[in-house]
Amino acid sequence: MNISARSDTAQGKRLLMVAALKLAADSRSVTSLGLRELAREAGLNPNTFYRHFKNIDELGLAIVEDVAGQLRQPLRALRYQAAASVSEASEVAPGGTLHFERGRRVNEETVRLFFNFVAEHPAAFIIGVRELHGASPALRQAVREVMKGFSEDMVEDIGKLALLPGIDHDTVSELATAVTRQMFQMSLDYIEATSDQREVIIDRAARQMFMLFAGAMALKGLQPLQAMISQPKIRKSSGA
Amino acid sequence: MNISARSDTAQGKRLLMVAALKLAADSRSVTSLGLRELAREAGLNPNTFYRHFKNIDELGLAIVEDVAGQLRQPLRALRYQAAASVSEASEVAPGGTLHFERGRRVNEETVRLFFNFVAEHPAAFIIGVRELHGASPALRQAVREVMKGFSEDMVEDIGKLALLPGIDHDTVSELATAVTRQMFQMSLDYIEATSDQREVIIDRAARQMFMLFAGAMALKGLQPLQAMISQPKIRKSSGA
DNA sequence: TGTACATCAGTGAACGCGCGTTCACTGATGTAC
DNA sequence: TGTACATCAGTGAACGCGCGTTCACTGATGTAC
Repeated sequence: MNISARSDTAQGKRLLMVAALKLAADSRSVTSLGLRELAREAGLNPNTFYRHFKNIDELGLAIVEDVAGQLRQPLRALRYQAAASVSEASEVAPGGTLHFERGRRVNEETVRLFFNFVAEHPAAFIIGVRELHGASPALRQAVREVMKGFSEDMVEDIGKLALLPGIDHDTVSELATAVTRQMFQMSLDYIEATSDQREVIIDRAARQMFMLFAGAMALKGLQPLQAMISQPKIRKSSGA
Repeated sequence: MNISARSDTAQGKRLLMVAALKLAADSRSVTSLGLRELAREAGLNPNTFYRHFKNIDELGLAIVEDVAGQLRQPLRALRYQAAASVSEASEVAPGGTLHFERGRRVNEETVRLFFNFVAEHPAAFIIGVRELHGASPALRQAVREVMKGFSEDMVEDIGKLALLPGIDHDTVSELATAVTRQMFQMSLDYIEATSDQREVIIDRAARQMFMLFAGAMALKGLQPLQAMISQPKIRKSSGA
């Protein structure tokens, strides 16, 4: 019953997962990878594959879980980092537009940090987006769950950081789902882009997110945007 | 030089494309389809494939072009249809909120018609979204071009129908790109959904699009949303 | 501490199969004169 | 109108190859007593 007593590393398994990540990110979809192709890339006997996985789908699921585990916390950390850096800097802002300006800057900073993070983990995002609509139903489902998790994290953080005050929970959820999708799509644009283009992408992404949030605020009971800009207190505000 | 004199149909080619569309929509990606698999589905000799295509990528490109050609005009027609149906119905609306209400209803109606259209051409949308981030660079590029075309159509129609008055052209382009992407993503949700879920998806999609548009209007020079709601005339309005 | 046994990642050879691709051929249709 | 020729979609047999999968084996590590 003592599973991990013998070896903590499970080297071959890791090698196969790394090989799959590399090959899939380069061009192929995970499901279309050959078992021998993987073994070759990993420097192992084709047969070794069966010591760790029943089939390619199982490998794919292991990768998705592994990558998701590596991304989830760092992605949350980005938002707190962005909020913190903006809070410090926004002391100079004039009183009336603070709320509005803070939201704008947290948003932009989060987007920027997100894309930096993407550039450091390209393979993870490439595979994620590709398998989200890929050939394997099992992988599709798994990636969907992961993105749902990211989205729920975002909802929680938006609440804690009071980024969308007065917006009801369902709407925030909806926005988070849309933003998560859009950001994942854009992550591929960013990966492929040259550094000049990357600045444009960051800019566009930030503006789009902000438009969406601004639209949500503006449409909240058809209350004019003016309220969001000048009034720190908003009805139905759910605290800090 | 008279290419089409002999036969207008090119039956075998069509059969292969239809077979590929069916197989790819069912589960696989186009690039991973086998040439013999296609021939089997099409009821042809494997060899016949070479009479029409050099390789699977070429087949894929032919399909993308064909499907894009079939979708482009109908998609534009949807918007005009939506605008027309709303114009008739909105005679009852009170004067002040007409502009705002008209936008909301054109938007919702367009979304609804779009999803109806999706349900009638599921394979086209499944393949489009899948290949957009798929394994083949050539196909990716082709699908991207198609979506860019759809997006440009949308920009033109938004102008002609005066759906986003006072918003500058670049911003409209950006919005159209984002909306096109988002709608294509959601088209897959819609295809998979039961008819109960479909109503929810239409609702959400319409709300999201509208939030984005409302946000764009609201942020236009930080002019409060009030202007959009109550004033039919807006500065820099570019006419009917 | 020593010995006998169990577990398990990894190996290497072998299998049968479906694949992409090539070749030579057919038969229908269009073209030249 | 008739005849000879060119074009071209489709056929059927054959090829060599890489694939997934199985089998029997090895050697290292952990466990029982």
